Amino acid sequence: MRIDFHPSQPIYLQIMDEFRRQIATGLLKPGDKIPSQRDLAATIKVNANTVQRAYREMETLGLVETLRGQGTFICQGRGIVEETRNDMLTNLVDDFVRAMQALGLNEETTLDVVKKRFSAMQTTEEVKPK
Amino acid sequence: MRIDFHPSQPIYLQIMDEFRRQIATGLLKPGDKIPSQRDLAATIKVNANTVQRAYREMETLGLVETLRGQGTFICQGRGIVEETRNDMLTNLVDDFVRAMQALGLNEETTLDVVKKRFSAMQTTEEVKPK
Amino acid sequence: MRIDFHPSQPIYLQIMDEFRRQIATGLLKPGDKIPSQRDLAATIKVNANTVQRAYREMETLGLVETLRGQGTFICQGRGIVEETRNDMLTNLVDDFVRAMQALGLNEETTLDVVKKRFSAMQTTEEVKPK
Amino acid sequence: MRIDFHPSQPIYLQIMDEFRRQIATGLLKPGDKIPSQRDLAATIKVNANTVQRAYREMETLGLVETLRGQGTFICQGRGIVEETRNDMLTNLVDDFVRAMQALGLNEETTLDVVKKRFSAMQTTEEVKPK
DNA sequence: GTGGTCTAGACCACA
DNA sequence: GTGGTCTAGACCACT
Repeated sequence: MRIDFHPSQPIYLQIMDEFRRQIATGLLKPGDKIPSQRDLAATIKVNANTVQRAYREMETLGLVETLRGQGTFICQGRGIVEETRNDMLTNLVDDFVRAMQALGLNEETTLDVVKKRFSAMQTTEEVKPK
Repeated sequence: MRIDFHPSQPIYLQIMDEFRRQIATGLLKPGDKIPSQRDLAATIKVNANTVQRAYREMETLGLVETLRGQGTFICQGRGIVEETRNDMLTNLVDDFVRAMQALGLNEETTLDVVKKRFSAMQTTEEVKPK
Repeated sequence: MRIDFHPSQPIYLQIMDEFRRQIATGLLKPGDKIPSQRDLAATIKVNANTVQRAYREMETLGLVETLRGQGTFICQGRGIVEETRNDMLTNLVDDFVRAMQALGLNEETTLDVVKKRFSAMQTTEEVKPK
Repeated sequence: MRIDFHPSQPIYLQIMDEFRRQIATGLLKPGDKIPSQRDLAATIKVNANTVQRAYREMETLGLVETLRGQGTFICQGRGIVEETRNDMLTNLVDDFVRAMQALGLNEETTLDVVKKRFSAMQTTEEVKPK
């Protein structure tokens, strides 16, 4: 997990997003144990409290379940994976389409620029400035 | 202008974005006068200092120009419109494509969901979730 | 507000409960501003982070609303007061009745002991040990 | 015995409470043998250490007696049953009445809601929320 | 001055 | 070893 320490987005949200992504893509399955708060804190070089906050919020969201003294686990609820995936997708696409429309782009031109970007980013993979 | 007071995005940035959008789409043209800080603060129910900060930053960016006693105006610089537009576009599309790839979507499926969203949002205009 | 530092119940939950009680009894009304996190922390001699956690959780519960730089306010939703009151009541009475039944008491005897306790506690008001 | 793994109340206390309840209601009588630590741990799917702690604390309280190689037994002391029963009752009723008063309910209304809950719960027995 | 985030470190309860 | 709570204090963003 890579953390951006120039926090346009708070660290604990970045952690949550990373887990949501892994759940959405099937890297993490219901029932899986996720790293202990301390382990994760150590490996991504972040304070343990920051990790705890991320875990706590994921628990209130019903994404994970915490068992005292045993660890934290992805919730068993059947639809978790699809739900998370759809949630993320809908939000992202929604925001994007809204923004494009606000800029006055219609469907056709939007699809165009997306295509161009896709081609452009295949070569330029690991750039990611800022 | 609608302001979201649950600031995932700071208010002064929301204000700036709104002007950038209006510039990019041609609603505001170089030379146009924008509302006085007090007026705007009053109409969108926001602290005058917040508006002032937005205007100040836009001035630093060279987007607007403030003339003592006369008001604030969109700068005359030739490329302002296109530049702003391209800036916004590139950022948006970039972020979007990156996010889609992180979720494991390829170009084809991405274009697909975008198309679907476009259709879906034509009817549901005024949805404005959080 | 009195805080019990022998924490059978965590401090942040005690704080939440106190606010819920004040909302339920009408001492706090929708729209009311509650003390700033720092003020409250100072007056009840507790760390500011502890207060913040209580406020944050109350926000996710929809009890209060936090406006950046302005303060924290009781939510406007109409039913908040009744809802909170009913929530607390139902939980308390529920747990109590269940416990009484588990101990083998029927309705009559339960009502009896409650009556006795009420009489007994009128005189002994502010005792509240541990 | 049903165990709640979302530990508002520690498991070992839940175990103790269950035994206290059974003693108070006469399901367990002085001299009765209670399950071996291993058996209980296995049947309620809990770590053996947790059961051990519960038994240890009950021994400290003088509720049970452990005989090396023979098992654990309810103590013979005369008043054990009544004492335990009264302890639990007083605590429960005390807390309840205090909470009701804190919510602004007087004796009459309190008795009322208790009556209602009793009627309501006769039908809905196996409700076991959180 | 208000809330938001983060760190460092302590101590506890639990399994 | 695991999570839970709390403290002290720092710095930032916003109004």
